[in-house]
Amino acid sequence: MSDAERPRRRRDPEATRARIFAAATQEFTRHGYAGARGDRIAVRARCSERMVYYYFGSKDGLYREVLEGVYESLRLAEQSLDLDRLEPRAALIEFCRFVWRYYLEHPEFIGLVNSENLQQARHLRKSGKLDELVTPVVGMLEVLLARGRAAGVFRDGIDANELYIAIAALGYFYLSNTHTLSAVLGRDLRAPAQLEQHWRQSALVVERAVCIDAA
Amino acid sequence: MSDAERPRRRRDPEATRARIFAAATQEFTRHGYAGARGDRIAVRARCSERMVYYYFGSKDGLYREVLEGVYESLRLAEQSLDLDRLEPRAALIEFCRFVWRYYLEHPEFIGLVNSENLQQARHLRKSGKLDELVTPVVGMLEVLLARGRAAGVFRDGIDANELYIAIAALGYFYLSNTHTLSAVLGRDLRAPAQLEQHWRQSALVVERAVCIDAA
Amino acid sequence: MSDAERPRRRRDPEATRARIFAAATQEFTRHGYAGARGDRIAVRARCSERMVYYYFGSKDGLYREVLEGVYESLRLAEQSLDLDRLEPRAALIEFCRFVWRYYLEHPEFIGLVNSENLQQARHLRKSGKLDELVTPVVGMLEVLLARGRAAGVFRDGIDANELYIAIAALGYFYLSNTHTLSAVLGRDLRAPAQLEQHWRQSALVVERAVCIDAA
Amino acid sequence: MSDAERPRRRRDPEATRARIFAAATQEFTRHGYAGARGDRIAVRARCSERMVYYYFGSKDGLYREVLEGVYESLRLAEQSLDLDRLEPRAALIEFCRFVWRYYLEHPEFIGLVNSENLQQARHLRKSGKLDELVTPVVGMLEVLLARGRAAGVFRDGIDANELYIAIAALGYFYLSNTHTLSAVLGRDLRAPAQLEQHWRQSALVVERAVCIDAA
DNA sequence: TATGAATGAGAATTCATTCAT
DNA sequence: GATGAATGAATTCTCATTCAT
Repeated sequence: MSDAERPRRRRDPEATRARIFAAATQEFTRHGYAGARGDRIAVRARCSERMVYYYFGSKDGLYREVLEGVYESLRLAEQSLDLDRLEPRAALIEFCRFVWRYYLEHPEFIGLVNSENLQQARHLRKSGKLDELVTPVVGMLEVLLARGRAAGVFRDGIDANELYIAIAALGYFYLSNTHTLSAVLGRDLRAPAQLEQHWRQSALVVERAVCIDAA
Repeated sequence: MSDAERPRRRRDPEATRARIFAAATQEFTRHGYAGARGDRIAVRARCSERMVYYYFGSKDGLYREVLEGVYESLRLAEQSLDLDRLEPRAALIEFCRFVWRYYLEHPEFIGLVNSENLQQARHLRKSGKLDELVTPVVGMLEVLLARGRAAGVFRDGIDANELYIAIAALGYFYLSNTHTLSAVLGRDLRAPAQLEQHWRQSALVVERAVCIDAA
Repeated sequence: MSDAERPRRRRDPEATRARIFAAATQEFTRHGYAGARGDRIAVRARCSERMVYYYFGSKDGLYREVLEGVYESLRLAEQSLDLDRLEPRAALIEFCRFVWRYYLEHPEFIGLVNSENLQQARHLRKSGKLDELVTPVVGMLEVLLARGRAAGVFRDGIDANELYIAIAALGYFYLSNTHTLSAVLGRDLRAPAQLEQHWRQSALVVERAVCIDAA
Repeated sequence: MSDAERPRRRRDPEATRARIFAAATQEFTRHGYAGARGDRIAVRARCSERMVYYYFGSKDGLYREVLEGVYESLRLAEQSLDLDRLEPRAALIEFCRFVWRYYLEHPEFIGLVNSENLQQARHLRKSGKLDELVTPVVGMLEVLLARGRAAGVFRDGIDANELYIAIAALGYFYLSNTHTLSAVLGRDLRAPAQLEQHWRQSALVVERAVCIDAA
């Protein structure tokens, strides 16, 4: 039964908690840690500000849970990736598409990671779940690179970490900096045509970086 | 005589203003707009908090000036770029190096642009100087791309905007997200060797994307 | 049980709000809008300054409520006036007495209206309750004037608005300007004998203005 | 030579002082003592805020001078009144007209007196010039009343102080409370027709109060 | 489970005023 | 005579959080 279908019970702690969590995610995404306001979260969660503290203890605690949440979601999504069923080049493109799509569809990830970096990853480092958050994709990429190399399609000497960073960078930077870039470049980077173009170009850049004979 | 050496006069408005400006740049870089504190700025500028308002009117006004400042500095640096004296491939690499170095040496640029994007470029859009900030480098890249194409070194169909975004992305993302990436990847991305490696890899990615026969 | 006798409960929001309201009324009466101080209000209301904002949002909001309050109180008092049961001349005098007494016993009305006029009725005009505040007494006076005319006691051609203004003026001016008048005239206008004399003279002035054969 | 004709000298202390004085008068009129702002005075006087202190020492000092100024001006105007040349009834009307006109043409008097009463005449009482400010008009009215009584035109038992207060009240209240009255009565009391009507009615009220056979 | 009341510490900003030239 | 620089003490208002029920 989806959230929408479930009859709204008068007292439904789980639902309240979830609403607060969702509201907080939005709030932290849009305003960062310091700019986030408890009252706005409460309003959006249709509850009293008091409840926020009841369920999450403190702004810090709430932020940490939200932050861990977005990383967990990413990891979950990453785990569902199955690159092995595709031949190397296709798998590489598939991976790029996955990253791009994920960022595009999860502005809360971008917002929170931005906020976190503004604070030198203060909260992330304090998180007890740090080790659970270490991304599995680098491992996947290593396997993929080996496969591609063996098949004679991928170049030698490509570092999985670096490749991951490059792929992430091309998508993340574009989406995270849309606002300033749009202002500075004088065009609307969120226009569908622009998004499409960027995705294509990025994929091409990665392909050329990795594959021996790319278009 | 440098700022530090100059005997501190009691009344030196320019110096006071400059100290406040510098302190504010640091503060906004580290904490973003919402997280920045007026008293910290005053302490670092060795003046009373009151002076901040005397010279800049408001937190908003100060932030805007600082923001405009970092864009102006970037533009100034960009204008000193002279790609025409180099042959295309070298010029391309030179451009990459410039971007990378600039970001590396100007954490305040990264911090402020991050902060600004967290707020949907709220302040940037309000800035009267927006048009002065439009970057000249896309134009430079266009010229360079034409040159390279004519010389048979660069591929066809490379968009200058996209190329600029790609180059910026590879540097900016790495540096802006060092903190979270270090945590998630489990290595210290600020280590000199890592920085060096990333710079090399990025340059290679760009070269392969642009040049017909890249290593 | 009166307010003073009631055991002071720790949590009694209505009482807290009422104390703040009363304290604010006093403060605005004595110092006007600009001169009023939040901390003094808090002290007098025996609560923290914070509570003022908790209940009224802002100095402006508090002032507006207080202002609306004094007009509401006046209107309430006015509505309890029953001039119809008296013959015209007596009713006229009764009305004069009512106005005089009201002003005399409600320095907060005088103070706030003064403050408001100093600010060109800035707040009053912004009040959403403006139409509720339109005074009913002009209507009462119209009825009374018609009755008196019909009875052959009152003169023709007396405008109810003007009559109201005259009656109000004679009382308001005296009380609102006691301080400067006392200084300028060199006598204490608040002395009971002076108050009594003024009331008598004012009533006489009004009677002579309205009645065909006045003493 | 008028202010406008006089060539604006670079250094003209008298002129500067006068500009500040005029600006302050306006500022205190519109905002009262507490609401007045030094910077606004400086802007209007086309000088630096510093000059205000140079010439007048403090906000208090400036206010006191301005306050004394408006009383002095009134006294000066009052002294130019010559009621003796007119027959009693005409002189009475002339006096009423004078008061009404003065208030109408000198909003700064009304504003400052209002402000002063809001503060319980704090500054007026401190003024060393208080005795110089005692109004001469009560004396004039006494003479006039005697004349009128002797001529059989005026009633017996009219107190000069009370008469003065009544005349002042009818004009002052109307003008000082225009803003709130306009709001509460739902008409624009500053409209020329309204002003004219009020002046006529007021004069009539006074005439009826004083003269044995009034219209 | 839920909530309204209450709060202290601190944030931004303002204001009258003085310092140094 | 004139001025820009500087300031301390308020003043309004906000924020995260706890109390009492």
